[in-house]
Amino acid sequence: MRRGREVTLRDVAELAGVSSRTVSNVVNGYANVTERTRLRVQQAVDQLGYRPNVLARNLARGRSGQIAVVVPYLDTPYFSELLQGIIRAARVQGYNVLIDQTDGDREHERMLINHGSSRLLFDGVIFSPLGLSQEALADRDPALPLVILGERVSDGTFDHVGIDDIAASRQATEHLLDLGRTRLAAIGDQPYETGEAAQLRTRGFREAHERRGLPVREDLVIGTPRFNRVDGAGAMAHLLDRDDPPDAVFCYSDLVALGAIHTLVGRGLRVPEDVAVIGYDDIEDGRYSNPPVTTISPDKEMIATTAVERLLLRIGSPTPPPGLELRAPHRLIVRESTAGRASSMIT
Amino acid sequence: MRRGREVTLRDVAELAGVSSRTVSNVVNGYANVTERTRLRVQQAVDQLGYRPNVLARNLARGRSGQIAVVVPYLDTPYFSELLQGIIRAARVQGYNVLIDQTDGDREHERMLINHGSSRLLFDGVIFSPLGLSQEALADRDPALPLVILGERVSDGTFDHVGIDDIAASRQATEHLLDLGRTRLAAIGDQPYETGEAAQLRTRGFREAHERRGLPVREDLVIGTPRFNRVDGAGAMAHLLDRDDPPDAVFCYSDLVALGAIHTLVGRGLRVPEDVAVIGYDDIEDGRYSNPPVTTISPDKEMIATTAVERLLLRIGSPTPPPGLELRAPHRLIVRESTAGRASSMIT
DNA sequence: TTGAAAGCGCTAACAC
DNA sequence: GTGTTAGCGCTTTCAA
Repeated sequence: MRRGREVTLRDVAELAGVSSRTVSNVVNGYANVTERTRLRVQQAVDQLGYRPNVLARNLARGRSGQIAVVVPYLDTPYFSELLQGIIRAARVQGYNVLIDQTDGDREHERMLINHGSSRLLFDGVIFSPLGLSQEALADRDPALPLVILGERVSDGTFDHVGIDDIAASRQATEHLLDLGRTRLAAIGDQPYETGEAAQLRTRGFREAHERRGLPVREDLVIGTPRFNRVDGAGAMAHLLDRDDPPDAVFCYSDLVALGAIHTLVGRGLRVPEDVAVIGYDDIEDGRYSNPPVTTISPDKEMIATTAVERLLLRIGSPTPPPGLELRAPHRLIVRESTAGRASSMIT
Repeated sequence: MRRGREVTLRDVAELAGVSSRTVSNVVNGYANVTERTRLRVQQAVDQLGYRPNVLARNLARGRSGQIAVVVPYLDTPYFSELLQGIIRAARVQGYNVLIDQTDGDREHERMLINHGSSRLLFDGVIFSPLGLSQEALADRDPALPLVILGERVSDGTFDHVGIDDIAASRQATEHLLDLGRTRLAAIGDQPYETGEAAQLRTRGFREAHERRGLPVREDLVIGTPRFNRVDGAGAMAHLLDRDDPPDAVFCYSDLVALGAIHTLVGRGLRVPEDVAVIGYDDIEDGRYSNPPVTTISPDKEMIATTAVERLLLRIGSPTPPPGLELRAPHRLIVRESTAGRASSMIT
């Protein structure tokens, strides 16, 4: 991609009659430069239309000026909404964002985090792991600045940004209970190693029951491999085939909720009259579905900016700062899927 | 980001007892290297755990190994679905993908395409313009390899990948007409400079009417600023307030259709009995909505791979290849929003 | 087939 | 403050 000959730092230096060192200083706003020379250099820069070569700069600096964001699925609305915020926040700081999708592939996730093949392509990574175990996380390249999104717990070597999933899930469940529902189902449990996110929600679900002194209907806690529409639709169908179907469902994502509602309506049941449905994530889809979905809304903007902020801090630090647990706020947004028509409101 | 000392090409050369040139040849699979030296070098590489420094390589080669993909909105399902395909296709070719979101901002789009500030950050760009005029496109940095997605027409200096929007829209409209509907509305027209995408759809809508010798109900052709749910919901409400509301609606995106359906159901109307609704894009949401949305399905995988393929070809060519018009296939997928329950099928 | 060496364009010690 | 200069790690021309 050499188009013609690019204007280099040296060209500018020559024209301005100074050394390249000085030009570099001016361009980067470094050090002390006399106002007069600064001006002369600036003039030369403008005249020549000089633009620094990012590649060369990065090579010399030993950094790439890019951060990677790794998510399991790009087309999951929750992630794409989050990504927007991250890109914005990073750009403000002069960083570019490389986006990667793992499809939840364990091997791919491990590779990324070991920083192997793409060494120096990014200076740090914001990671939303899916298939990655806590151990794999632990024996990663320790020099790679890392911020984890979602439900992992920090081991002190990275930052973790998320909401309080247990509290949020408890709150969602209590909302259902407050409606007078008695047969609550939960869709989305993942009772295995990599299902920590799901397990926290299940725990909140249980805690809500405990607080009310109510038993959890264990047979109504349904597992799903992913948190998407298909899974939600399937699980709901499964639930409806029981003798004693639920009158309310806590779905571990809005997509799951959308899938569940799809099945309910398809079977001629009314939401929320026959079955109340609550979701999680507050994605845009849920606001315009029929009926609109009651949900737990994490503060995505806050999650995005916090993650970027912490990562850049990590990248900039010669000695790694301690790994923090950072909690973004969330709130319950009540819509028609639990409250019925005309009673939409925000709590 | 200097962590310890990295293994360099020279280290390998030293250990293998050859020059760095030879190591480079082996690593890149270049030129003729004796099987014996190749083996010796490979051994040294493995032993030292050498990994090439991408930054240095790119600087020397004068390219970045990255392509940029620019879309108006990341959280639009159509784009995020497309992006997945692009990322995959690029990775296969050893390219990384930089994603940028313009929010449809004209200035931002122009800046990107002029390649100014980010020179050498990416070697080419796949661009889905929104606010950019044909002229702005024309006076861009001519050296920047470019592939345009969507509805622009190539002026011969870039490639354009898309589906035949007129034909697709005509087909969608004819489907509605075939259902025996007589009062067809269209939601999504954008009768101004940057609304070329929308205008093609409107044209297809008209052509379908013409072919049947039917008049277009001009008052039922509604404009919307964007192609999203809110717009669809609003436009639909507007239509229903007419004296003579439509009995079928052609929506210029699935999101618009989802919004329209939301309004319809909210007003107690049945889809498709009272009003049939057809969308465009075939996003996943439309498959699990209530009712599932009949739609025009562009071959996204094909669009993605074609775009990447053409762009890399452009990047690799010393002399720019002629700008091509590339048409990906599309098909009509009939679901309940037009065909009614139980009559889902694919055409 | 392989080696020596000159860049790629910028940064940053080190010296003045 | 500013200049000199040695890299950053790799590619690649030119010779051998």
